[in-house]
Parts: sequence; structure tokens; C-alpha cells
Amino acid sequence: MATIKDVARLANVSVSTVSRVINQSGYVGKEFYDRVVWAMKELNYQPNAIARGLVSRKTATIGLIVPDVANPFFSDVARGVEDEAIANGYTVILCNTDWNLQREQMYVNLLQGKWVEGIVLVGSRTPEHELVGLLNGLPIILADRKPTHLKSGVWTDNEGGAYLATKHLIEMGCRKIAHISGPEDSPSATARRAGFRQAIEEQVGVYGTVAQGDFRYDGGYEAAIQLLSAEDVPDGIFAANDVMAIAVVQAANRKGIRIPEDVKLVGYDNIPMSEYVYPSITTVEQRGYDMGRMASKILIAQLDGRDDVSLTKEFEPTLLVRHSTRLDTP
Amino acid sequence: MATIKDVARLANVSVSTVSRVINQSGYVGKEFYDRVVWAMKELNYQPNAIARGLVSRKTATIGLIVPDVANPFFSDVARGVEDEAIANGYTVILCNTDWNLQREQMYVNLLQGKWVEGIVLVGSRTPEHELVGLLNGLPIILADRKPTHLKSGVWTDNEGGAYLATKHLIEMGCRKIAHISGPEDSPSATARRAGFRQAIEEQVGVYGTVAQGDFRYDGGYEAAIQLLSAEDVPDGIFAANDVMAIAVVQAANRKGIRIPEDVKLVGYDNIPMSEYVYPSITTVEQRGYDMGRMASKILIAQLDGRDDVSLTKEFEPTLLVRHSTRLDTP
DNA sequence: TTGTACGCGTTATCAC
DNA sequence: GTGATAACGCGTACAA
Repeated sequence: MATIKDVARLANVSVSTVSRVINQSGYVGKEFYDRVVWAMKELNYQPNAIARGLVSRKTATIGLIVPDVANPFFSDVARGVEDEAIANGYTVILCNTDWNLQREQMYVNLLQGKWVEGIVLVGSRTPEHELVGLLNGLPIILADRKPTHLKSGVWTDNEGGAYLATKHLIEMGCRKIAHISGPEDSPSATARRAGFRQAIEEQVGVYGTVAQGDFRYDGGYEAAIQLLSAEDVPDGIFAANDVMAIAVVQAANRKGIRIPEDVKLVGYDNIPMSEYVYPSITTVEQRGYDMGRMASKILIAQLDGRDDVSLTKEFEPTLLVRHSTRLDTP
Repeated sequence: MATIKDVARLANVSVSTVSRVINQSGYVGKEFYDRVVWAMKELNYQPNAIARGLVSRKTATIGLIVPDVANPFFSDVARGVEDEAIANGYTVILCNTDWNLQREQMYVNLLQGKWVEGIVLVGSRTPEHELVGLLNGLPIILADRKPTHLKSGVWTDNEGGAYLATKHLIEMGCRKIAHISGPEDSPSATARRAGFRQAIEEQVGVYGTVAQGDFRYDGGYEAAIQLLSAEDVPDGIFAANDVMAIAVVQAANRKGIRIPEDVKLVGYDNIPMSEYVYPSITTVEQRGYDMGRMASKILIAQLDGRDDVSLTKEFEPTLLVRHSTRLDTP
């Protein structure tokens, strides 16, 4: 690859002149300017962002840490993050943790070494104070998790969303409701559990149980099979995300249990698939793309030293009623 | 952030000594070694990958260009690419082109400036010779597209897969078959069209038409509505990918047309959703994760100067027969 | 075994 | 207006 020196040599000027035309800084005569532009074209010159970063101490790069991009919710978030980033001249490094704490921390360190200017951390489970310790002051924004110490984050009201979902099951007549939860230590899973419990406790005559899931298809499937094999089969299930809700549908099919006739089902996230499965799944909408986009926007505003953007944004959850909780037209 | 100098100063040694312990190169006395390690801990030192890259001319970063990570097929590919990359100490920059040629080229240039060591280009539509022109010799591997000039690539036999799909429709009794295609200039779309045509032409008494789609839900939906609104409704539809096939299912629902009774349907990709929609969609399997993983592997082998890996890999397409083409148990 | 000096590609600060 | 030069943080010959 051609360097600034090559361009200077070919254009018969000094590197500083070339630098000036590249960055539109300082004055440069028309004649020289043209020569330089010509030489850059000729050599197919691309300024080296590495060297540039070394001196400016800016890399125009942010890190994106997600549990798993192959999960539709997170791929939506990722898309949002990248769209907003590139629109602002930033580039995104993608990292998958598989919900693994160690990998999360490993990536935080690795990204620091790469001099990313900030990190969008999605669905994290690491305690915040530990994060702060790792961070060395590197800007970070939590997505899909409400920050307690950290100053910036975007999230939906998970407790409220779960409350909505559970309440809906109760209204549809369910009395023995099971919640297939996310990982024990996941903040969003915890909030959804809390919302579930609150709705249950508010209502006399309704019983709730919590089954451990892990936000993944297999874990959800296993939990569902257990629930549906018990002697006391629930009449309503609230899965902590749509991926597990879809697993519930498959498990029900397998066990010959009908949804919504025998068991009603609510999911969480509103991934596209939730609408197209059979029966379509009642779910709590979480706008992944918008969350990602907003996270990116807030982070970049911080990096650029702008303070015209609020550091936090709570998204309102919305219940989308579909056929997994309705008896009419499937 | 602490630099190597800070560490050297604190440990009371020279920077080269620190460098040596970091890179395990050259000899360094036990005493000094311990002092350096201690100082690094103390300062929470992270070697600066930027500076390091500048001198070594290596960034341990690869670029990943996909049409859209939010598309389940590509998010699978992306996941595969990242998994293999990180396992080899590489990091991935994610770029979404939205199937836009200009953005594809813009990203190729941008990534070059960032000194990525290579690029995984997925589902590209740019003519290969143009790519070569942009590349300046930067290693690249095509995924989901068979290279003609470029030397490395992973792909599935799209023509064969489309042939399989169409043949299956014919065998199931379809005589008026429509193909909802991908973008005109997409190599994989073109190959699938060719496979479709071949199967049609081989069989007397079978008529085929091609409707223009764009690999996206909306485009597929529109094409499907048109097909299903014509006076001469086809009895079989082969959609060039599953996302559009799912759109066909929705369009059919909307028009009150039954699948598979009135129209049989085959998709392409085998994204998870294709199995869970109703009816489940017969599709041609394309192993996105494995393709991504393999692409990453081949690229990195090149970068590391290893030649123990073949530069190309063709994946065999497999037909998965499900309920969108079968009349028995839905 | 350790330290010095140079270079990687760029930008910024000076002289000219 | 333009050009030389010192940083930026690190690796690596080479000298000590």
C-alpha cells in the first residue's frame, strides 16, 4: 500500500503538503494541490488509519460486545449499532461472548488494547463495579440493561414488560403460570423474574413457578419439556425471551399439548420469527434495532464531546397480543 | 492508559526489557522479569495494538462485509467468522452494505485504511475485476459466492441447490412454477435462477416464470402478492431465500391461498425460522455458520502463511422436505 | 543479559 | 505557502 511519502515523492512535494491537502488544513497552492490529488489517485492512496490513530489518539472505532449475534434480537441490536456508527464515521468491532462472563471480560481487555474509543456492551452479566475496574475510564454504554453505577445505558423496562406479560396471562384465565427464566445472574432476566413475581403475588388464587432457562433454544426446550411432563402442567407459560418461547411451542408439539387451548404462551423481544411461527406468539416488544442505534448514538455523542444527548434512554415495553394466548382465529 | 515507557520507568528498566518480557523474546533476568511483571500489573498495562500494528504491519484484524447482519443467514455466517477469528487471535470489523454496491466498495476502501489484514466478503455483487482493482493485493475471501478470478472462496452449489428445489416441486406435481429471484446482478441469485431454469427446461409440460425479488422480506412479499393475484396463479413457488419464502407464506395467508394445498413452496438457506413457521418450509440447506467459519479459517491460514488449507470449499446443498410441499400431516 | 537508536505512517509545530 | 522535524507507542537490530 502506498504511503504519504510515496504520494509526496510522486507529486514532488513534501509530506506536510500532502498531509495538508488530505486534512484540508492550512493553505496549499492550487498547482500543488492538483499535483497531490493526481498522485493520490494514481497510487490509489488510502491514509493509514493506524498511524493516524497513533498520533491523534483516536481510532474511530467502537467495540460491540453481544452474547450472540446469531440470536435475532442481538443481530437487530448489532445492526442498529453499526448503522449509527458508520453514519458518524465510526467502525465497529464485533465480539460474541456466548453469555460467558470470562469472555466478556476478555473482550473488554482486548478492545482496550485495540484502542477502541468506547464500548457498547449488550446484555452483560458482569457486575458493574467489576466492569469499572476493567475499564480504565474507557467510555462504555450498557444496552439491554439498566445501569446503576455507570452513567449511560439504554434498556427497556424489563420488570414492567414482564408484569404486562404475566398480567395478560392471568387475564386470559391462567391460574398456574410458569416462567422460564434467563440466566440467574443476568440483570434483564432478574428484572423479568421480578415483574413476573409481582404480577403473580398481586393476584390471589394464581400460582407461579420459575424454571431455569438460559435465553437459548436448547435450554428453553429442556425446561419446557420438564414443565409439560410434570403431573401438574401449567396453563400458562411466560418465557423470558422469544427464542425460548419458540422452543416451548416445539416442546408442546412434541408432547401433543395444544397452544393456546391447553397452555397459553407469552414470549419477550418480538423477534420477527415470533410473528410467523404457528401459533404466532404473544410477546413483549423490545425494539432491538432502535436500542442499538440509540446506544451507538449516545456513546458517539460522548466521544465527540457533545452533551446534547441524554445519557440514558428507557424504552417502553409493549404487549403484542397474538395467537398463542387467544382462542379465536388462529 | 499506561504505556510501555511508564512500565519501564516504574520497573526501573529500559523499554526494550519490558518489550522482551511482553513478547517473550530474548533473554531477561529473573529479577528484572519479576519487576516488569509487577509494574505491568500495577499500572494495568495493556500493550497498544495500534502502535504495535504500525511497526509489525499487522493488526490482527479482519474485515467482514455482509449485506445485513439482521438477516438470519448472514448473522449465522458472521457468528462463524468471528468464532474462528477469535480462536486464532484475530478480531472482526463488521460492515453492513444493505446489498448496496457503493457501500460495499466504500467499506473495502475504509477497511484498507484500517489496515485489516484481510476481508471476508459475503454475498457480494461487485464484479470481481472491480474488486481486484480496489484491493491493492489485500487478501480477500468470497463467501456465498463462487470466485472466478479470485483464488479463495466458499460457497454452496447454488445452481445445484436450485435445481434440487425445482425438481422437487415438479415431482410433487407442480406444473406452473414461479421463481422469486434475488437481485438481478447477484451471483448467487443468478446461479439459482439458472438451476431453476434448467430443471424447468428439462421437463416437458412444466412452465416456469421468474419474478424479481431482492432477497428481502418486503420485496418477496410484493412479488408473492403479484403472483398470487394473477389470473394464472402458479401451483408451485421457489423463493430464492427463506426470508422471501416466509413472505410468501404471509402473502398466501392474506390472499386466502393454502400452502401446500393450492401452492407448494420451497425456500433456500434453512434459517431456523423456516422450520418453525406454519407450514414449515421445505428448503435447501446452506450451512451459514460452517461457511463463515471456513471462510475465516482459509483467510487466516493465508495470512499466517500456512498453505495446509485448500483455498476454496464448495458445500453441497441438501434438500430438506417439510410441510410446505407435503399434503400429509401438517 | 540489558540498553540505545531507528523506523513504522501521520499530524502538528515550527522555520523558511 | 511550503518543507523539515519531532512526536505518537512499540519492536528490533545492534551495540554495550
